[in-house]
Amino acid sequence: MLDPRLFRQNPDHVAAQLSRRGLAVNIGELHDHARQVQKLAERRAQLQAEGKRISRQVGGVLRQINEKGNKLSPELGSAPGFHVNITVAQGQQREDLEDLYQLGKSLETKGSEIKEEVAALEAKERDAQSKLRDELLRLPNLPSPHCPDGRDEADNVERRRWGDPKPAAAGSEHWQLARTLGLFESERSVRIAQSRFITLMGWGARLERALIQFMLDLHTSRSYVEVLPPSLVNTASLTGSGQLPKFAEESFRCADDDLWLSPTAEVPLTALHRDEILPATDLPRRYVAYSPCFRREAGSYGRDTRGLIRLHQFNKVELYWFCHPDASEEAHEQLTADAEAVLQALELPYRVVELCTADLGFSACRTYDLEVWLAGAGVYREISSCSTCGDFQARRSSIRMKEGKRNRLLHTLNGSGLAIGRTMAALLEWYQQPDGSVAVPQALQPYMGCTVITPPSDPE
RNA sequence: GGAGAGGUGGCUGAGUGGUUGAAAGCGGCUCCCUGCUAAGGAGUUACAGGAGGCAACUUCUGUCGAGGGUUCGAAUCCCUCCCUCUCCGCCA
Repeated sequence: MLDPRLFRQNPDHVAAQLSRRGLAVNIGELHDHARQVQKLAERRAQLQAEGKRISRQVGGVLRQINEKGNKLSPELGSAPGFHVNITVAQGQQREDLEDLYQLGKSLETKGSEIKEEVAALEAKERDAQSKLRDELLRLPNLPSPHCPDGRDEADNVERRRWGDPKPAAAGSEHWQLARTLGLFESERSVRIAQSRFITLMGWGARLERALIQFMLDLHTSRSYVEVLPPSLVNTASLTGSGQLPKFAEESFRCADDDLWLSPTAEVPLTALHRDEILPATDLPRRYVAYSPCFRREAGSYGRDTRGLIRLHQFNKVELYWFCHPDASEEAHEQLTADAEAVLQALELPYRVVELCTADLGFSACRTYDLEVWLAGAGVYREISSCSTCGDFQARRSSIRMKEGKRNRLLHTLNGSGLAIGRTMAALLEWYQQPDGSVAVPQALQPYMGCTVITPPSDPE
């Protein structure tokens, strides 16, 4: 979420930055709404202060009446409210008591009036506040000043390459290799669930597990804390990281509960510290989480229908940082390097592409995509997306840090480290051999317990 | 799922309608003392948010698990919910 203050104080800046993303918003309206909320809150607080003063005065008057009444007639002194029997008093004393009684009564009346007024203002304020929030929750993050401007993905900028991409000699794509090697069941998975689900078998299942464990081990050895979060998350969690309210059609929802299948570990990891204030000395907090990810992939009919590239359910190892706002730029570079380390360890060629403003995800202000070389298909394919979200998710989720006496929103960053299925695809295509087998890269051999994946001796 | 107990400040723990944002103790911080010395003394110390100021800060609001209600006024009374603990049931 963007800072409501920005809309009050510098609406033109917001409009200009959003237009870099190719977004035209009615900034004047938002500016007015933000100011209105502010004004209502101010007036409400003033009135509340007056109400508070008055009820204290009532207390004071009551005490006086009780003291005086008590002197005249001890058994009346502790009478509740103003119902003192002032007839026991005479002359001046009686007048004094009558005056006090009237004063108390009028204060009570005034208090009631203020109470009603406050209630009315509160209702207005709540209404305006939630409207503003609804509007703000649908606006994407502002792009970083470093983010290259662009109109579409063609304007993304290649930053660097690692390794030497070359077409595979045998030239099979991963789904072809998987078929000969018996790594997964395509048709039978439709029977179990539907299309875009996969059932890994034999060495395929083993390889998936090996990759997950290899990546977790690599990252934890680089001082990430391992997390295994819930796969079902509530609406607040999805809103906090930016998937809701705008992208509801992208996630699977449980019909009878306020729960959704998590589309990425980024969601539960953001929610891990929701409504918390972390000591600045604790930052950065770096987490690595394995999780299955569930996505509806609405609007991608017909694309990547074969193999492991685009599935409703896939596995991913995710890197996540909570960091000091002044340190997030370096953190972004480090996080990206940590994701790259996986590809380097597996000796898979890749390139780093920086997304332009038009291609930036909703919550991100700057993103590096890692694209791994698919030797069989002969293309680079996104395998990781490393983003810094600035304070965008932190504001949505209310995650702050305490530095000295001040509380500040911290920054969050996330990146795949890596998507398991796509890693397997790249690995199969890169390490395929003319005889149809696939060599296991050295780093993975301890996890696989073999050096080469060969077709089953007795294929079905 | 059933029964019971409980949720108060960094911690322990008082507090059943009126300057109570909250006693006391512990802890923290500041200063003093340094022949009462594995100490002693004085003072200070909740949190969050808004507005204003370059800032030290000022000011307002909210907060005693959460949300409603009663009242001029609620930690305190009423309702709903959540969480924790114990026991029973069920279960991987």
